[in-house]
Amino acid sequence: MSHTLGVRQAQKQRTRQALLDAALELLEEQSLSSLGLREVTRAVGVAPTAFYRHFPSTADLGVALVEEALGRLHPMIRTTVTPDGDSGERIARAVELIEGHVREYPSHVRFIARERHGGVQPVRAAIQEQLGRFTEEVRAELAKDPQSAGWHDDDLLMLAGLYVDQMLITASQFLETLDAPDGERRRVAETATRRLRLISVGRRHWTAA
Amino acid sequence: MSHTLGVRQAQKQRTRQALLDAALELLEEQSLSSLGLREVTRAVGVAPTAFYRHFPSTADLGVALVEEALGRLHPMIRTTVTPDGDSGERIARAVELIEGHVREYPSHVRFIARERHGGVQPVRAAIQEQLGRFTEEVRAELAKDPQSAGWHDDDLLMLAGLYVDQMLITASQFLETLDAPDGERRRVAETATRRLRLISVGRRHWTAA
DNA sequence: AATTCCGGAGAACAGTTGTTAACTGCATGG
DNA sequence: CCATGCAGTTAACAACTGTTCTCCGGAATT
Repeated sequence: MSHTLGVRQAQKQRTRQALLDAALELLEEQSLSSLGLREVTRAVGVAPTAFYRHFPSTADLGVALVEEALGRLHPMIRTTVTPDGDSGERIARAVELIEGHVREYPSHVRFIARERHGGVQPVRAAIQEQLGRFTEEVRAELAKDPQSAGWHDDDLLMLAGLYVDQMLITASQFLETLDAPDGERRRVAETATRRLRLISVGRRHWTAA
Repeated sequence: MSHTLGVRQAQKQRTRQALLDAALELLEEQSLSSLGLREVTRAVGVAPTAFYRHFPSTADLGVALVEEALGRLHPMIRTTVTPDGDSGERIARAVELIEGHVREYPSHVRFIARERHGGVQPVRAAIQEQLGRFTEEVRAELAKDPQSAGWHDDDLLMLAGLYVDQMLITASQFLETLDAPDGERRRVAETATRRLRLISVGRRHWTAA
């Protein structure tokens, strides 16, 4: 079934990935709406017109980047919220996982944070869609937790959204500490942990009115 | 004391404001990092070179917009968190206030949400600074509340940050419902209310360990 | 009343942008 | 082995960008 794709398509996907990588790097210091197609091809070392063989416009390049940054993140999210261990352990695990992800894929995180409210509508929509899926998956995971007994589905969705937003905020705060002294990073981790803890307390004492 | 400034400076501030207004409108469909100086002057009906009489670059224009959007918002924030009435009333009041502000200054809200993580560093810094001031002011207000007895200052700051971030999230969600059916807007208000309520519950049962 | 100041206009610059068309060379499928 | 397909190239286009320098007219100052 895994049809090893020919020399031709392989090379195509290679330059496509090179375009994505170059764009992601250029986007560290600007927004997608100011990213020029020539700028990207120049960085890759390819003719401007070659761009069109892969993307109709830079907006579509952006949508592809959303897939790359968030598409394969769903399993990780799922296992993070899964009800293993006590509340404190789960929170610590989640914060560490976020910190690790930011350290490993900083430009992905930056791109998502930047373009979530950015100037390119299709990209905003793609991000919203992915985040919506995250929220739904978190809700489903929360529903499994015995702690959620008696909770309305609306409230579970509310809580899931709160978690997802908090995840993004934390990630973007870690991002800002990437080339800062270690103490800053510790402080962000500490504050994020306490935020989650407070939400956790609220959750425990929530009355499903 | 109110020295009515001469015809000259009055006219200058007029075109300056016109530049700000035009920029804000153009920024509804793009990011600051792609906003051209000529684009702005063209919209105002003024020569490109006139721009330099007011701002060294579009980045500085952006910083000025941050002041305009957030600078005069501090009193409002302060009174929102002030401990009057019971928790439910305060939450309802806050959500209504956010909704009203978004309806009145949608482009301000959009600009802040967009450029908070945008591609122009000085603007990001200006926004961060204003939000930091908000957080500190909220912390100070929370400290007055008898409910905060025994709270560490760190925890109060954590809670204040949580409120400020939640405020921004809610504002940006209202923004997306601006030209949507009324039901959507009601749903956003409802979810925001419940989020705040959950935080409120967490706050009430917080143990200042 | 004479002089300085200064917001804005005008023209020109080198460099950039997205998009088009027609091409070349090579992997692919018959 | 030959014909087709197609990723990438080359050249050219009109339009646009930020920035400089020189100038103008009228308010502000003396």
